[in-house]
Amino acid sequence: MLTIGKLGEAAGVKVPTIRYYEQIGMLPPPERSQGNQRLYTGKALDRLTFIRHARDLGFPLEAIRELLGLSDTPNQPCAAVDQIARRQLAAVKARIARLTALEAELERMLEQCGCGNIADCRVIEVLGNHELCAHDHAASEDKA
Amino acid sequence: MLTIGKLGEAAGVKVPTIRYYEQIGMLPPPERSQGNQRLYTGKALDRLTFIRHARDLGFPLEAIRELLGLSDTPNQPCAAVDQIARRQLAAVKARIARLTALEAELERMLEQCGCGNIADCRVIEVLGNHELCAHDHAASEDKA
DNA sequence: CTTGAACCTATAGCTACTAGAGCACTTAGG
DNA sequence: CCTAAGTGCTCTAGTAGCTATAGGTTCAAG
Repeated sequence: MLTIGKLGEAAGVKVPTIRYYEQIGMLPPPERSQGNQRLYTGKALDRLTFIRHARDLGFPLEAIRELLGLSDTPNQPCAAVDQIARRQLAAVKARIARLTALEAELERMLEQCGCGNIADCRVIEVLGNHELCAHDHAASEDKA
Repeated sequence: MLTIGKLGEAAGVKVPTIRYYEQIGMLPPPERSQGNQRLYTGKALDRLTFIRHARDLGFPLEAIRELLGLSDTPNQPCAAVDQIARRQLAAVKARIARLTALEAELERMLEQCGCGNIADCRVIEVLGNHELCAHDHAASEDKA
């Protein structure tokens, strides 16, 4: 039986995050000690490790919830699992594409700046006038 | 003089967002009509366009606030502007690097999945066990 | 004059946590 | 046995950058 601190250490998750996961139903409420402290089993550690890893791979909590549900039905075909992973991969690819465009635009801006006065700073100028942009980076979602 | 709707249309920013920007001090409170409706000048449009564009390039609002402050002092050297842009570029590069690692990991996971039962689904297995990963994608910040 | 679109304020919600206040419990040393 | 440090508890509020909703007012066209 693990205290919340040990569990967090073992899974690489901060203690408040574990309580948060419990609160939103990602982790089942564990047993409590006589003094009302949470006591976790190895199963809880597995589940939390799974969550942590999926989070590291960028899966949103909702997707992880689905994956956890699916992993409880081992005899089903894994097409649904695949689909979630593919969706995530597509999201990652889209973000990379967008960020690469931003990177190019930022580099162009910086190269062109002669670093004189702000009055003729290329960075400020470009920001004020989209026409000066090489690409159309104006898509929404995934700012930064 | 533009109403908030026209302003939003012209700058490509939604109306509630404009009001939000005013609330947090990114835009000065404009004049009001007799009926208490906001009336904007061309200057406000310039400022909002600047904000919009910088947001599209991923600058956080705090950085944009700095840039707007700097653009009001045109006779200063633009080193400070450059520094903000460079910081943003570095952040974008870091995100791209991280996302590229995630992309590789997700692709590896999906390739290896024979798409049979969930019981032997590679995706579920990898998520449960970090040891099966090729890279160390466990850095924090910028999930997804 | 009436209708409908566009405006107003205020509040709450979104993701995924993180930080803080103010307590209770647990454990190792004396 | 006692005490102090460390860990745990609950609850609330805050982060970024909006978005949505409710319930009301104003404006422009017909």
